[in-house]
Amino acid sequence: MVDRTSGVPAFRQVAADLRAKISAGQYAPGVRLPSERELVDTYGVSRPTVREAVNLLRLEGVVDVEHGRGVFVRPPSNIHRLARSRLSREARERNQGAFLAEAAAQGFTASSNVKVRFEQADARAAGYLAVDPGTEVTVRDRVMRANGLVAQLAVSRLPRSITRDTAIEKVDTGPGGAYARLEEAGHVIGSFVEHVGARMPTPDEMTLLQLPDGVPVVAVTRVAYRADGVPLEMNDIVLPANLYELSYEWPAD
Amino acid sequence: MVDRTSGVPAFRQVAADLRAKISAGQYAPGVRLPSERELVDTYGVSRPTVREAVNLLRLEGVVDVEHGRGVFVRPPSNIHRLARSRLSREARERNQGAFLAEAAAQGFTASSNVKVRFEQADARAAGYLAVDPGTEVTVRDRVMRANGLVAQLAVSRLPRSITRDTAIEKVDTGPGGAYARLEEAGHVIGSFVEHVGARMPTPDEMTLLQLPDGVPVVAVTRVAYRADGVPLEMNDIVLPANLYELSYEWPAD
DNA sequence: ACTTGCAACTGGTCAAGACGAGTTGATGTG
DNA sequence: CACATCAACTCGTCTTGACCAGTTGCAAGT
Repeated sequence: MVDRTSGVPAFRQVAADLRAKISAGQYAPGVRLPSERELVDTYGVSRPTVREAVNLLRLEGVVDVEHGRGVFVRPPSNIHRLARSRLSREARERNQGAFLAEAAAQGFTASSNVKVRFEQADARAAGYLAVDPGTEVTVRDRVMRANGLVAQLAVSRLPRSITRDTAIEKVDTGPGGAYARLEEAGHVIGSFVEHVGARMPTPDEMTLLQLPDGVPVVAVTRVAYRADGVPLEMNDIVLPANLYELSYEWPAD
Repeated sequence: MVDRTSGVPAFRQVAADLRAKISAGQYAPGVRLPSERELVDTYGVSRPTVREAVNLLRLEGVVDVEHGRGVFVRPPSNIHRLARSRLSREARERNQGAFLAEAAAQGFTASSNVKVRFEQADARAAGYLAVDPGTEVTVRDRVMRANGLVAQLAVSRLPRSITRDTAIEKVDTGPGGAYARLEEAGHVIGSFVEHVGARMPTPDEMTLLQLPDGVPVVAVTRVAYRADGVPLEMNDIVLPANLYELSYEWPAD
């Protein structure tokens, strides 16, 4: 039952009660909650109110709602760690690229769809690549799958002046991936910088990544620099936050 | 007007239309959208339907809803970059700690509230600190403010065996912060590891950090290791994702 | 000129009811 | 026994209607 005099909205009281029962283990992960109509009876509120409460929990990522089946406590998901070592030269030379390297290390099958196109750099890309806006850039748009499920999105941009006449402008960049082709062309990579943020997914990303409700994405912008400081590539990577965590290590100099 | 035959729910059509108009600049940042009751007329749907559409945009972080005033297009927020250099020895020796160092660099006034307590390590803490579960740990719970607003939460844990008889168990750790005290006690820091993820905030975090709707938090777990590999400290940091972005740089070895 | 207070706006909450659509299991039929 | 069907559940969507609670500006009073 809800307290009508407390000033706290009824749907929040219902949500708080359910949340408490879930975190107390009264509703275990995977278990079905009482149906909306049952909750209507137990709390003495209308169905829209119950639905609003359930919706809160859904957006918090606490429960999954399945049409025709019921509302289920979401089991905690396994988080994969992506380590910075995925970009060591050693790893780059061994195989086809960062994502496939990681996949092999974690023991799942990976595939990726690549589309290549050419664009004029917008302000943001121009800033990262240290070129004038409007400069032609090669864009590699990748959808990466692990065990068949879409796991990551990545959009990589390089000044076309660097990629011309290299396999980077092809869908298949060959052994070692794009970074290997860069180094063959005399652009030896000196350092990487990654900018890591998080945000809610766009509707497109939600469907592409098959994201459950209430799951943000980790947005990484990686920039590869030549030893002399010239930026070679920027890469916008989007990861589902419920599946991935990034790890960085550095000496305490 | 909405298309009743398309199969797409009315509230999604309304949301999509508003979203399109916002991103097209038809509704500029800071501008008030038509009121819910006006939208009812323009789209020919009921008010709950309009509200559900607006709610979608709110959760996507596209608009801010203010009771009694209206619905406003959320202006893009300035993102602060936190660079890994905030932990260089140089910076550590200059002042009172990582957060205050960053604040000074960016030119805003910072303050922080610290509470110190002692706990028994749970499984997670024990894992990171390489101690047995139940081992006594010193917990430093910090709320950090920038220009008066809560900007970060940080909970730091160290094995008590390391902090005993040091200022780390005091609220004020003195010049250079906790890391300086560690090094004075002979625990020279060898490396840092940061694990970066994202999730939706808990209700507590939402109020503490004054988070708008639809803004995730970046959750960082930083572990400081002694040169011989012994973990000295783990630090759980929570940042609002609409305000911060983390930057990491490393040589391409 | 200033203040008070009252509309008239804004969104916030809730009810009751209707119908659509997916899922499941029991039931009846071959 | 195997299978198709249907009924009874589940959540999804949407409407009409009501009242509460902040905010704001204007008008009446001081």
